[in-house]
Amino acid sequence: MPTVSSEELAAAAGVNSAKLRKDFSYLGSYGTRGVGYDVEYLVYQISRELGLTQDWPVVIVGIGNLGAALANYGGFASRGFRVAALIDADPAMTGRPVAGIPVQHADALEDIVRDNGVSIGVIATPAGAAQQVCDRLVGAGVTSILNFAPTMLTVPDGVDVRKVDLSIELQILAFHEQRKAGEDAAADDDAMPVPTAAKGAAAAAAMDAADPKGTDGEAPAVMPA
Amino acid sequence: MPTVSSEELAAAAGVNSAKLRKDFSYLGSYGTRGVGYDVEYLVYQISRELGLTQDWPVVIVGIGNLGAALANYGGFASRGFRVAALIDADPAMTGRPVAGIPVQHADALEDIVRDNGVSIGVIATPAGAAQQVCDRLVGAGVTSILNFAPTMLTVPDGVDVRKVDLSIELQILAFHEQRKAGEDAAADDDAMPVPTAAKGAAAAAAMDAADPKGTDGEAPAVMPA
DNA sequence: ATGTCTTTGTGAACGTGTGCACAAAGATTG
DNA sequence: CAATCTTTGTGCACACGTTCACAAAGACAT
Ligand SMILES: NC(=O)c1ccc[n+]([C@@H]2O[C@H](COP(=O)([O-])OP(=O)(O)OC[C@H]3O[C@@H](n4cnc5c(N)ncnc54)[C@H](O)[C@@H]3O)[C@@H](O)[C@H]2O)c1
Ligand SMILES: NC(=O)c1ccc[n+]([C@@H]2O[C@H](COP(=O)([O-])OP(=O)(O)OC[C@H]3O[C@@H](n4cnc5c(N)ncnc54)[C@H](O)[C@@H]3O)[C@@H](O)[C@H]2O)c1
Repeated sequence: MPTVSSEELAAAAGVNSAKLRKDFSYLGSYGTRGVGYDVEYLVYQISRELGLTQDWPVVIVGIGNLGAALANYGGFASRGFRVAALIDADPAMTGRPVAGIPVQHADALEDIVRDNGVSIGVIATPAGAAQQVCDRLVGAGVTSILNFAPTMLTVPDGVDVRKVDLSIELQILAFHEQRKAGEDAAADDDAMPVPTAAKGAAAAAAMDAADPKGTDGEAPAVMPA
Repeated sequence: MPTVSSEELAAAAGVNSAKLRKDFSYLGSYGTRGVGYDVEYLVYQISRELGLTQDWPVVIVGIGNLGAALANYGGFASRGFRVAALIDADPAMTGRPVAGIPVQHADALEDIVRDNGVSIGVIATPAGAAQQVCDRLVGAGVTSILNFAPTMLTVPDGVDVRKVDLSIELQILAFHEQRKAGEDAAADDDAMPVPTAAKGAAAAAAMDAADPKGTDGEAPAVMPA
């Protein structure tokens, strides 16, 4: 029976072994003391807990550069996600196959979501259309949204939104890069602790909120008189 | 003079106002008591601290579906990132313009990095090529890497890596989705606290590490006898 | 069966990040 | 110029996540 110890897994994942064991303990006691974890059984238990044993139908809305790349991405299928439909507002796109799936028009969004029992939607439209698309998805029954558009989406309680902001990823790298570069000259200026990602994100969000000439027209109105 | 209060910014960003003020205080005392923060000055100070006032040349390696989408993405330029070059190993791609920039062959990687003073590299190649591309980037002087390939990259000290794993984003959504669905039947089973993203990530990473039939051939060898 | 050895599962200590609450600062008004 | 009002900047307490450390559990050898 192939097994792994928490120590081996922790080393491979780059985390503390005690943390890993404690995390696993929330799922139950699936390890054997003195031996480790049965790999196959562990994978199954984690998969089950994460919901990967289920088949999750997903719709992607906005089949432009990014949407098409996502549609072509094989990493989704291998984790239990099935692209149930591709949706775009551009009539020229309708019917055109992307990654073997014909693009459907945005008019049919509600029907598609309902007919396929879709609960997860991916938004890859321009920022200006994102909130509207989001509202329609939620109205049709979607309760989880992965948002690639650079906008804060407003959703009712019970709906989860995750935003993927690639610019922020680069900003975080640039921030550390700047740190490295200025390290020599900073012998007398170490008052500021290294900010966490959370701090950086808060600052970046604040900057976005305060910036009237934001990337798109969806900037929240926070400018006082 | 247009100003914002920490309260307004916190509401817009969805964070606590005290946290936001404390974060800002690390940058210095840029606010005026009784008034708030001068928007323009604040934006400049944050931009400077995050390194956005600098021009960061970036190379994208692997101009497939995702790489092309990234090259076309306007959000980078607006934050001070300039796509200095697109690099691909496919000879058929060489010279072909993507987003107005001609793709260059991977052979020239080192020269491109050095000539442009590139310190940030984006990897959008298949997982199997990622480590090799990473090594070459680092060897040429790159010290920050944004990795889209589903692989753990090994880098020397002093090099930062950020991994963007879109599957994990969907997994986190699916996890919460499952939670919502099972909420009714879980009246007697609330022993497990809601895991944080960190816990989920650790578990997912562990699963990947333990799974011999991983997405790509780059799975670390953690399988004991 | 008994002892030894390995590794889990977890209580407790620790550190870090978050939020409260308020004094100090400065603007504004009379 | 004093009184008042608003909002910052931050000390402090709390909560949360992480790590340490070890007893308990089980496998395996003798
Ligand atoms: N390309 C990237 O690498 C990248 C990276 C990060 C974020 N983004 C963001 O992702 C989004 C998409 O990027 P892109 O490069 O694919 O843009 P794109 O312009 O290539 O594609 C957008 C697509 O959305 C469609 N669309 C517009 N309105 C719609 C609506 N109401 N309903 C359905 N479809 C609609 C358009 O027809 C188009 O096909 C943008 O908001 C962009 O800022 C892109
Ligand atoms: N498409 C997505 O939405 C998506 C999402 C998440 C992650 N990813 C990951 O991003 C990577 C790229 O995805 P994709 O869909 O664009 O794949 P793709 O196959 O379309 O593109 C890969 C490109 O990399 C080039 N390449 C291969 N080896 C190279 C090397 N050694 N040096 C330089 N270039 C090389 C290929 O010629 C090709 O153009 C993959 O690892 C994928 O798993 C993709």
